[in-house]
Amino acid sequence: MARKVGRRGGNIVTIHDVARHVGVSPMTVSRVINGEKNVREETRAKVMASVEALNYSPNLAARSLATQDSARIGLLYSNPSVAFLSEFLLGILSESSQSGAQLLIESCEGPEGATAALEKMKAAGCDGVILSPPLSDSTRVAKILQDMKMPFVGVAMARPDPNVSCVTIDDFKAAGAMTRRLIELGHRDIGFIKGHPNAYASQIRYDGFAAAMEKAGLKIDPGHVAQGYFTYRSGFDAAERMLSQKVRPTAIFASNDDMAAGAVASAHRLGLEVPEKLTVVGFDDTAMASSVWPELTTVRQPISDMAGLSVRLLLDQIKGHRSGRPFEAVREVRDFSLIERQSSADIGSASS
Amino acid sequence: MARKVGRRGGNIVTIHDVARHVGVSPMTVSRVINGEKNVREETRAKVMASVEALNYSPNLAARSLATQDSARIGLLYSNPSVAFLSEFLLGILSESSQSGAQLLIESCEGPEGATAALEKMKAAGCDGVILSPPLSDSTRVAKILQDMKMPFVGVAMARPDPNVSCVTIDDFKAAGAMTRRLIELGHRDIGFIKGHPNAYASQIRYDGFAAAMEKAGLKIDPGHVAQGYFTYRSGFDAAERMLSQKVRPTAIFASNDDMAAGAVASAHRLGLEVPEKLTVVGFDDTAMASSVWPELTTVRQPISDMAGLSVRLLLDQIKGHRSGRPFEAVREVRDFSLIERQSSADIGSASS
DNA sequence: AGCCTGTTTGTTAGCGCTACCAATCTGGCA
DNA sequence: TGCCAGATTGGTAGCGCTAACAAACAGGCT
Repeated sequence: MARKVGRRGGNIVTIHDVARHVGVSPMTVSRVINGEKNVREETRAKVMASVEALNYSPNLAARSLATQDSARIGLLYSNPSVAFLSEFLLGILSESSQSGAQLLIESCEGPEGATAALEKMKAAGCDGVILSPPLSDSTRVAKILQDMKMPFVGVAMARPDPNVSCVTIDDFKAAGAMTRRLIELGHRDIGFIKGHPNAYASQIRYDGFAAAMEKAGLKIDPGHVAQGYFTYRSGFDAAERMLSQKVRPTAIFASNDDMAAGAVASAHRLGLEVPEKLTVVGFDDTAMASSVWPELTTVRQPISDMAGLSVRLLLDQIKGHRSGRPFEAVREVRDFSLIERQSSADIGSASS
Repeated sequence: MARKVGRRGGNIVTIHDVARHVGVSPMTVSRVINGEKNVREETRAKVMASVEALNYSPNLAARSLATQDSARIGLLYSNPSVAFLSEFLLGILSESSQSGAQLLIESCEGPEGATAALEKMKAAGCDGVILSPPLSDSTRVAKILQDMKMPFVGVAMARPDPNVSCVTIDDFKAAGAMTRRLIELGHRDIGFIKGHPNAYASQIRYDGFAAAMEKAGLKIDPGHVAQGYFTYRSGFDAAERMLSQKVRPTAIFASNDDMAAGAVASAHRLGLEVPEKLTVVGFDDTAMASSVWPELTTVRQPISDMAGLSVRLLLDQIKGHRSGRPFEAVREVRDFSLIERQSSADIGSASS
């Protein structure tokens, strides 16, 4: 029977076309594109050349069908800063579409609402779950997932848990580095706006700040430390209080960009120019940081990369889970970096 | 030969399991889950029941392999407001993962950078492209795609083009509705911050505003119309100028939320309480609108829905393209809505 | 009843890829 | 030279699903 000319109108290049073009079997081509060893270097090169020439790219549907490792992964998030979510999604998305994983997205209200969302994911046949902060730090959520025997990976986890795989930066070091930078700029009285109390990262970032201050022999004015909730409004309010006191800090370090933006707004309202009269710095380097004015000096967390990596870790873990390989938690620590923009300045130009 | 117990450890429910459970052929089950007609109601019900009972959910990889309509679609965006992008992505993502489409994301700097990005997509084997604003309005980008014979769909297109499929809201009506609402609140002198000149939507929104003003018999003070660029900073600057004049508007209508947020910041800096002394409203209802304080009154565009719909339209178009069906542009217009939050108030409480 | 049309169901084959095993080829060593 | 371990390649089957066709069944007509 004459082979159907493909039910699609097009002329899609398959692995067979490449094989024929090179003069080897499809299997060999498969090995090459999957980077397996035991292929002669010469053959590999020829195949590669043909892949290039024919502009072949593997059909992911067919691959995941064949390998049976197509996975459905769930992404659970709860009211993170939207800018954070956006970056996060980009990373998750691009990685999961590359690896042919199906994605299921659910949001919930804090750790309490997680149970229902996770049940739903389980029912939908999810093979694993990715947790965005602050869920990733919730022992409660972790417990639920462990009871379900559902593989999961936490992103931006601050609470080190030897039984949980995660991708993070070193929040302690990062906060310390930013603090040292502020000190270097001449600031002595530095205010701090803490993050949401249910996020462990909040605590760690404060600790990093406090440690750096102490090491520099500087005292932290208790009136210059405020509780925030990672929201713009909470940063605004915290700064409002802090800046209405008799003695004002010359710099404010907010635990995320949204709060820093709120603090800038508050400073403007009180007639304090940023950075001339007040330095304000944030954390995360989300889009918020570069969309307000002045643009924020902040700690960059490679959120998108971290999210992508978390997908890979999760898929790996799911594979292991299926094959019965004993679970082994992985902790990947990414590098942070300091991004200096216009919201910070040398104390020289400020007056307390 | 004993059938392998599935190469995966698990016990995944397949269409065969359902078929066996009901006592029909897999094909019938397939028909039911795809909502085809010509299945007896009774049979359909039984199948549905089993699908529920076994918690079956189809393997998308297998489906797209079989139907051959697995498509690779590209998403091209260029510096939109990040909040917009985030919502946009959510819609695209959830729809494309549901329909098993592969996604390729590229960004570019304005319409000029689009050529390279599109070439790259073409090389990567994309079957179609989704354009986010303001690219969707670029005749230049449209031309390139048409020359490539690449199907594409524009989202939030303001320029009506009978040859291009798109999903939009009626920007003219939306801007008019918000304007009327402001007038209803007693505002007579309303300032307007225009969007980026390269986005056609900017023009349309202004036209809608102007038309509503004229219809109400109100004059637009030319000094109260400013050019913006959809960025926070541009909104801030525009408001700064507008509010430093002798006669100030009692309300400012910004063409997007980022600029509205900038305007609020500027008002605060000048000591004008929002909304007591000045009403500020935005457009889009992105996350920015509810993350600043006071939260913004704005025009809601169902971005996520629109994005999802655009994926469906594109897949449809790709299918048609493959089967040689002549191209027919589709224009889907979604409903907008007015969201009243804390940044707008009755003129009663304001004084000009 | 016998024929025909339209509806409902089943059968077969194959989408593009890779796991698994069999076949072939290399080179080293006795 | 002959034999064997290891490296390299190929063949076969099947992942879960659905297009296309074939078969079985209903009901309306002469």
